[in-house]
Amino acid sequence: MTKLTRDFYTRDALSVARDLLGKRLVRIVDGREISAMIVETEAYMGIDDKAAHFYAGRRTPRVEIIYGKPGFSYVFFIYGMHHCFNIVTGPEGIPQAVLIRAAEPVSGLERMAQNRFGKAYARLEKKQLIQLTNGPGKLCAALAIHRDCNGMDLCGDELFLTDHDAEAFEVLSSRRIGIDYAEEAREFPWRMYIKDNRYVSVKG
DNA sequence: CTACGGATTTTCT
DNA sequence: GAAAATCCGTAGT
Repeated sequence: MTKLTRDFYTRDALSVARDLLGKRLVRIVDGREISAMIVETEAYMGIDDKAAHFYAGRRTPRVEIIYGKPGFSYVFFIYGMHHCFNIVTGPEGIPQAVLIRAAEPVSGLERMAQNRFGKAYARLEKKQLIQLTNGPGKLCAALAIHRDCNGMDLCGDELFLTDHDAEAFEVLSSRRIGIDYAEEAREFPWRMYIKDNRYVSVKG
């Protein structure tokens, strides 16, 4: 088990999105670990990407972190109630990021069940087991990733990623989700996911 | 199983 | 003032 270092994130978003599959996202809250294996990601590739918050070089306070060093977190609040967790990639000054869309629970299952549904893991319905972390807003809730996680260094100790020996898996790519306003960029196959994994939010 | 609409607040125009 | 990188419950097939 090794923590991913700055070098890992200092590459283009598409490469990082691909290589994040199978890695573990680890969150430490009150000294206790909650973790999940990443199974679905999306790359937001730069100022030419009409789906990106930093399209056309927009540089508002919200997206400022994305222009900084790679390996930091970008957490935004959306639709008045959900958070989405992203990882800043690419060299400093070049805005690129990877959205973490879905993951498979690994540890801290009790805490996840409480964070998502307010009840014990053993009492979850079958459906709810999958719904713990099968979407960007859901996994943020499960791992207690909120506004205060924005701008965190992922090479630190509260929120980070680790590499493990994983079973072999096949990677598929497809169009990104929820960006119908993005004209031609809607169709770019910049969503990466693990084939046949039950926690992937959208198949195909 | 799919389809649809409502929730709710930050962010930028 | 409008839109938003989502989720959930309800209704219909």
